[in-house]
Amino acid sequence: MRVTKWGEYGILCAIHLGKSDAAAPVGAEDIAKAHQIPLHYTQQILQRLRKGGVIESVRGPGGGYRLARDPEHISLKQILYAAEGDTFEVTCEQNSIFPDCSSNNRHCDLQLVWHELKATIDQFLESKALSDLLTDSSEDTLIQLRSQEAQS
Amino acid sequence: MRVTKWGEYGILCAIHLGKSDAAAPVGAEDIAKAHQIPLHYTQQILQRLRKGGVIESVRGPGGGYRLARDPEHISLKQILYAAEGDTFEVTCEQNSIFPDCSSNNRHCDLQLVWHELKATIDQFLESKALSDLLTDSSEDTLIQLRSQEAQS
DNA sequence: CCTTCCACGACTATAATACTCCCGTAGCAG
DNA sequence: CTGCTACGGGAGTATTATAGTCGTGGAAGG
Repeated sequence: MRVTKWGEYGILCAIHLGKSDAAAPVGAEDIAKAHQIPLHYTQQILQRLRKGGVIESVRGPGGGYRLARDPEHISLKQILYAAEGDTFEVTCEQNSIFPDCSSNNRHCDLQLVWHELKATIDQFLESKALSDLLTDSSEDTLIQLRSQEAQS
Repeated sequence: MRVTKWGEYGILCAIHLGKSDAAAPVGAEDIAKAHQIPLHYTQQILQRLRKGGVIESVRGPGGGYRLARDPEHISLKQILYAAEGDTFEVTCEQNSIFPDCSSNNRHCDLQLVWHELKATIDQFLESKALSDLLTDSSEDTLIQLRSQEAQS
């Protein structure tokens, strides 16, 4: 279980735009160079974000991309949906111990858990706004989380 | 972002063992047939679960697998760790907007978010015991979750 | 000693991800 | 109206992880 580059790059691009002057659009090349992402790949990611309504584009000389709205009103979930297509995919639709799960419309135990997990993930991603990522992160929080992981 | 077959099959196998008589070991073939999983593949999954300490094996005729302990004391997290190797992998270790993130030991903003997400996921998976999956699931809960997803 | 069934590793196929290349088109400047 | 800049978008390739296969060996019981 992991986030793909699409999602990761998508958030990086959004952060970059969030840190830039909102008035002046930023070119794809600038973003690509700053984050070491291949230019053409960056453009594809930016397209996805644009189609997802997270950012908007300005064509012609001096053009580029800017955020569609304030960073406070852009959640990580929206970015990941735009970049990856979804946040968490439930794959259990046809594989189940219970034969009746796939054949007719009843649901199996696994589906319930996966949907609960998806809801948990979505809730977290929705609670995080892009603006939360624009300030420098707290070292302490990270160290604390790391030690929790080490224990388990 | 999704759970792989390793994890899914792993949980299915664990559920199967949990529903069986704890005294008599269950053969790999029985589990494979019941869940429509290829036999050899099932054996691999069961190996992982055994090495992860979730189940134990009995060799020879009449042998098979059984849970290593009560279903109440086996969390989904333990099963997924055994079957998949991890629950959520943070991929951001070397990709960051901040050049100093990878070169020296400072952390970038994305790492913090991913670790928070991982902590959220792990917390959920830890709170779910195998025994929770042995009873028939509540339809209402699932339908409720579904409608939440549809809205967002 | 022979059958059963787990142990283990090497191997192949498929699909998703990650990345590249190329051509088109909107907009601005001279 | 011509030419440059920078987005728009699709086709194609490479790499990797997942998913599934095959074959041999070894422990335990009858």
